[in-house]
Amino acid sequence: MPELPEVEIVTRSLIPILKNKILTNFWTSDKNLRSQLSDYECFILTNKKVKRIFRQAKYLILELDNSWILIHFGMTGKITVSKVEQKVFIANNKHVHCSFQAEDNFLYFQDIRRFGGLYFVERSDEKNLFDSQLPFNFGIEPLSEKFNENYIYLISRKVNMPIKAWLMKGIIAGIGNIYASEALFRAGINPNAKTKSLGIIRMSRLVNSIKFVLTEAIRSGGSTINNYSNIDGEAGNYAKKHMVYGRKDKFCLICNYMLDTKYIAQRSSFYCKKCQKF
DNA sequence: ATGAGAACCTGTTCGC
DNA sequence: TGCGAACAGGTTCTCA
Ligand SMILES: [Zn+2]
Repeated sequence: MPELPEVEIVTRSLIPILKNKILTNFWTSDKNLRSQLSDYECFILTNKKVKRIFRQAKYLILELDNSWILIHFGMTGKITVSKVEQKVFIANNKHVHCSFQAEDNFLYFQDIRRFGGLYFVERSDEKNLFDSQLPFNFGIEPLSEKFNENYIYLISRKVNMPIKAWLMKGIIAGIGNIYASEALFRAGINPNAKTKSLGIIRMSRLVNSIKFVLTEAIRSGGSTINNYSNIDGEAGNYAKKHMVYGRKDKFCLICNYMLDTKYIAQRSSFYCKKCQKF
């Protein structure tokens, strides 16, 4: 399930493939995604040049002339770069929902569970993508300098939710269940702890832990749980380094105490009662 | 304003 | 061996 590190890896590897390329031959499936490009949008997009490729939150964003394509991977979204013609690829591969040509390559977006989506955004007047009234809650980038203990402390003073539920609300971009769990373990904070009960010292530890696990995950090629792979089809190695996520009925790698498993905000949570304090 | 819960989706795993 | 239930979770939506 792609979170920030996995989307970042895919984005970086797509830069040399897409930069300054003209897009043509848009194709979309008729299955419902969270969002899909309309025929009109495909028409508008045709023959536009890709000027910039970047990631914001969990979105891969292609910047074109006066417009953007945003791609969200949901849980099982995947991009394949291929020389195989569209008719052949689509006939031979399941769950293909969008494709286009970028000069010497074809791109294919596949998504088994269809939690992903494709969005087309046009520039309106002088507004850019990030100050307009778009239906995207991007949240603060956790690897930016603005994301620090003062910021997160200030905005969380009235939050009664468990800290893990709050981390996954999208206020902090790109954090999902895996990295919320891992960062809380590393920070020594119990995921059930009331958010506003955390003081500036512990918030500081949390901020550093979030930055650490995300950076490490990017360096390790991301986390492959079921089917994440980079655009070359290779699995990530970070799942081997998980301290708590997915380790049901296993023992804490630090203190050897049995890990706890519990649903918090509708999501499975793994943590060590001894190492992670309220 | 805050937060709790449902809904979307399908491949895999588990229990009987 | 087979069948159905449970499970996985990012995001948006509804409702208290
Ligand atoms: Zn422990």
